[in-house]
This record gives sequence, structure tokens and C-alpha cells, in this order.
Amino acid sequence: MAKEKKVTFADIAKYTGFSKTTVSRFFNDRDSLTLENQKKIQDALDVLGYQENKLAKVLANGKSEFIGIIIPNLYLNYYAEMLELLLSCYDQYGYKFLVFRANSKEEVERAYIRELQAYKIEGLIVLSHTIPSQELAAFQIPTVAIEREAEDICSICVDNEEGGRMAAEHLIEDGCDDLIQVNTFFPQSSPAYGRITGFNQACHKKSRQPVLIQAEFSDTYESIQQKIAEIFEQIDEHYPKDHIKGVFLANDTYASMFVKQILRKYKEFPDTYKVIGFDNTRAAQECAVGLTTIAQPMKEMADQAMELLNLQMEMKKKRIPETLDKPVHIKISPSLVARETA
Amino acid sequence: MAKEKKVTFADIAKYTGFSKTTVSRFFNDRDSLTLENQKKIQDALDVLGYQENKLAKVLANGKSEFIGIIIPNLYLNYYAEMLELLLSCYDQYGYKFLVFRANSKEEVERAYIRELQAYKIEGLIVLSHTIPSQELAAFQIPTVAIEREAEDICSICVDNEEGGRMAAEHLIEDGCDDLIQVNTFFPQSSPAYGRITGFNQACHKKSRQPVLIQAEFSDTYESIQQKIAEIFEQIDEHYPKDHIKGVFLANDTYASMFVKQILRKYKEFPDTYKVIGFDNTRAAQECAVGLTTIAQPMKEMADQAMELLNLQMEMKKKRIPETLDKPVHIKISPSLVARETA
DNA sequence: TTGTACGCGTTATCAA
DNA sequence: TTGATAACGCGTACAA
Repeated sequence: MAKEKKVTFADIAKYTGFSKTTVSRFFNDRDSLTLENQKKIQDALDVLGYQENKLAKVLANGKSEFIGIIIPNLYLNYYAEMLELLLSCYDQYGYKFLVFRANSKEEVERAYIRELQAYKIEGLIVLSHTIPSQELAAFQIPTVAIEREAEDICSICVDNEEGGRMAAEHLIEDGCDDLIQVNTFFPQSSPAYGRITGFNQACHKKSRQPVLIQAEFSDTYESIQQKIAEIFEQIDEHYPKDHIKGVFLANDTYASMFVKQILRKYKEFPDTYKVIGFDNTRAAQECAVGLTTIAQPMKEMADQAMELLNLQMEMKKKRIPETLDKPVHIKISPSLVARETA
Repeated sequence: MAKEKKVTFADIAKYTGFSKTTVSRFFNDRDSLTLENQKKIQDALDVLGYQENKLAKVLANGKSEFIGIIIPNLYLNYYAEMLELLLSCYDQYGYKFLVFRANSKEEVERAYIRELQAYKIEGLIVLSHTIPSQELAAFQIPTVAIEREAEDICSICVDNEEGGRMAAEHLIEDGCDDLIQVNTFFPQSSPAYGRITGFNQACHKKSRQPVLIQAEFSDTYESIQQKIAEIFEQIDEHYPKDHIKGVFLANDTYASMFVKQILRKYKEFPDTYKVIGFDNTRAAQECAVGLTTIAQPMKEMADQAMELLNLQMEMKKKRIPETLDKPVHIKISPSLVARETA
């Protein structure tokens, strides 16, 4: 039956004989109190069992220290790892993260953002692709996009063109007869589109003709697996058995599935297939055969994202709030991690 | 230079000629206004561009709608999937999730919880193992533990004993000569300990002598992989080549790595190994060879966790707050998913 | 170095 | 059906 007695500044003010202001100062400007009085207040805090209320604090000073994150899903290793890296930034910055799982419906995600605004988030990290950056920009919240279309907002992306080039060059050097890309459909505004152009460019430079297979990949793991199986069959039937087929897939998960199909059919990984994934997530490490992949430096991307976001947040908190003149776009160079599949 | 003008109830009260109270009612008890006046206020809202401030609301009514989540990591598929399922509950319950990544240091995790308390979370979901349930209970926050020690708090766990039994029985039926468990060190209070006892019991029932290999698995993927490789070598050298070795591992990720080691050595998955994992996460699906595993019904666990948490939260919000007499522990039955490895 | 008085944006209580 | 007023817990000018 013990009642929940919330101890407030008023209580500890009464207890110590100071005013609420002094108590407040104890937390925000400790040095302005004498050591003796600091101790008095500290004692009162302990005795009365004070627990701070940051919501009240936020209401008073406007700094929520909240960052909203909208992330498509966590079954793709890439997003899970990125989220983990972002969350880990708490220790450095002290921001708290309100996380929403995007669900691809514009209206719903819009509602998520409204909710986040209602909680006075100071910043927003968007990994979901659903809402155009133009609309996001209009919210007037410091925002950073990671690996998505971001014309009107700040962004961190891997240099996808470079990645595409690296993959193509590696496959060509590896003696591939056929150069095949497997990817999803996405608009040219998507940063991932750069991979396609980069891949194609590198091929043309060597006077080679690349092939692009695009498919609709839905949300569930099973259906993706199914689709990959179909694509493998298609490739395996269409190209001559003795050709060396170089296949560059949209991410490690897809690539890993592709490798699995190859193994299912050929038992051992044959010389006639070269496979390259993208991201270098743990999916690449878990792959049955060491998966060659284009690595995104995830840690660096997460760090830079937080730095860029923090910059905007700090600017906005100044006495005369500032804004970036125009969105900053940071491109991070990928690197090729050569393993067994290419 | 457009100034950030925050529109408040006061503004729309002035605009419409009503009082703040009436405006508040518009949101919380719409029907108590005439339709006509509802429309007036709705118009004012649109015209002035009102955005709600839930922080102020929370300060006034005490309901933050926050749930804190403390999760060990997201590189293990199990946690990532569970987090995704939990986050998805927003649509059903409307709770917002403040997510912290645990880091195994008691002091640090304690600080996380203090921070969560400062934001007046209404509930807490703990997947991390660091802080004993007794201490967690003392925080007096509605709490649910998922798959961890939870003597003094509510919990959702898979029936680990049952899982261990199923694995043992399946391996025995499969004609295994040796019955080996690979697991981490954990205290008997850990729910996962039940797997060991369940496995052993089932073995003894059939007059078989199980073997337990325990090892310290650290945090990074590489080191885990290394450790699994060592264990595989150890097993492969120690047991006769022609014996059928049944190996039951702590989770799908470990099992998948183990399978990978087998393949590395034997190219094809041999008849002399039977492998069973645990969880049935995507790691099991991604495994090179279809991995037999003990499935945790994750969706059901997440749903029940939210339901149990919500129950406690609702009880606490009553006019005369109630509490569960004693912690509720829900055990969910696992199921064996037979694939190719056993 | 400390205190007074008011504001932050909403809800709750009581009255009309 | 509506309104006045006091909370909620803390920060911040401004004054002392």
C-alpha cells in the first residue's frame, strides 16, 4: 500500500531551507553553490529519495534529447546492425532513441512522424524509403537519411557507383563471361541506383555488355528466398554451362541465398559462378561459402550520421537558431572484401 | 527567418472564443461539445496549424505511453527479430518505445534504467541478462522479462526443458551414437539452463549418456566463429569417424557456424553428423544446409509479453493502483522444425 | 551566492 | 455544455 510519493524540488527545498531555484542550480550549475550547500542538498536528495523528472525539464527548457528513428525492418541484417550502431551512440551523446518500425504505408509513417513531433524530438534519422525527402524536409526537424533518397535533407550514403564499379571490375578480372546484376526496382533517385550505373560504366569501359535482372522482392523472408531461387534457375538455364557467370546482387542476404541455390544444385561451389554481395553484414560471414562483397563501413556511417545530426541539432539550439544553407550529403567509400565466391 | 510559433491551446482558445478547457475537451471528450463547436475548433486547429505537445500532456496527466526496452544486441538474429516484433506492437497499443542497447556492465545498465525512469516510462521490457530480477523488481515499474532469469518479475520464456527433451529424443531416434550439447556458461537460474536438464533427462530415460561442452562465447562474431571452429575440431577428433554424432547447440547462429565447419571439412553434409539448433530465427533459414532446430514461437512470445506488460500497466493506472500478487511466468511450448541436418 | 515570480502546454477540479 | 483556476515539476529572468 506504500503510496508513490514523488519527491520534487519543492520538497527538497523545504527540507533544506533553500529555494527551488537553488535546488535547480545544484543540477545545472553546481559550482554556483558553496561546497557546503552542495552537500546539504545532496544529502536531502539521498534522504528523500529524489528521482529526476526529465519530462518536466523538457517542458521548461525545450530540450527533449529525443531522436526519432524510422527503420524499415530488422530482419535484414543491414538495418539491425545499423540500428545497433546508432543506439550505441547514447553513451557518447546522451540522446534517447524513439524507434519506429516503418511499414511502407505513407499515411502510417506520416502518423509516426507526427507522433514523434508530439514528443518534441530534436532530431530524426530515417532509413525507411517511404516518404520523399521533400516532405521530410518540410517538417523542419534536423534530419539525416541513411542510404536512401535524400535530395532535400542531409544524408549519409555509401558511394554506390564506386561499389558498382568495384564489383564489375572484380568480376571481369576474375574472368567472367557473363556480367549479371540482380537488384530490386527502385527509382533513379535512390542512392542504390548508383550501383547499377557504376556497374554498367565499368563494364562498358572494358567493352563488355552487362545484364540487369530486376525483380520485385516482397517483405517476407520466404518469398524473397523463392524469388532468388527463380532467378537462379533462370540464369542457370539461360547461360551456357561452361561460361563463368559473374553475379552481383543487391545485398548479402540475397547473395547468400543465391549461393545457397548454387550449392543445392552443384554441391560444391563451382568455378563457373562468381558471386558478389553488398554491405558486408554478418549475412556475408554466415554464408556457407565465404561471400565476396562490397563492404559498407557501417560504423563510420553511423558515426558520421550522428555527427551530422548533432551538428544540425546544436545549430538549432543556439540563441539565434541556425540552419544549414543546403543539405549536406556525405558519401563514404566502400571497399571490396574478397572471399571465396569471387 | 520564419519564426517557430508554437500554437497552443491558449491560441486556439483565443481564436475561437472558447476556453482552454474546451479545447482540451475537444481532444479528450469530443462528444461533450456540440457538433457545431467541434467544427469551429477543428477549423481553428487547421488554420493555425496546431501541433500537439504530448510532453505537456504527460506532465499533466502522468501517462507517458513510454515503454523502455533493454536489449543485449542486434547482431544475434533472435534479438533483432524480437525487437522488430515488439516495435510493431505500436500499432496495436500506441506505446512508444525507448530502446537501449545493453552493454553487460551493471553500472551502465542501471544508469539506462534511471534515465528511463526520468522519462516516466510506464513499462519496461528486459531482454538483457545483466541486472538480477530482484533488483529490477525494486524499481516498481511494470516489467516483463523475455527469455532471461526472472524470479521476481513477470516473464515470457519458451519451455526450455521441453526444447532440450525434443532435441535429445530427435537425435536418439535419428540413430546418433553420441549425444553432445554445446552451450555457454550460465547460472542455473537462467531459463536456458532448462535445456541442459531437459536434454539430459531425455537421454537418461533412454539409458544414454549425454555430453555437455560449455564454453565462454564473447561478444564479437569473429571470436564466436573461432570458438565454434575449435569445438568442432575437438569433437571431430575425439569421436570415431563412423559414429553418428548428434550435436545440439545453443542457438541457430552457433549451429549454423558448426554446420559451416562440417561442410568446410567434408564438403557435403555427412551422415555421421546430426545438428540441431535453437530459436528458428532467420539464421536457421540462411544456413547452408537446412538446419533442424527447436523453434521459439517468437510472434506469440512478443504478443504475450506485450499483453502481460499492458495488463500490469493498466492495473497501475487505476484509481486505486493495483499490482500483481506475484510475478506471472508464461512458458511457451517450442516445436521441432525438422530440416536436413537431423 | 541565493531568492522571487513567472512561464512551459496540458489536464483536473470545481463551479456555473 | 462550458469556464476559471490550480496543478504537473522544472528552468530562467531579474532582483537582492
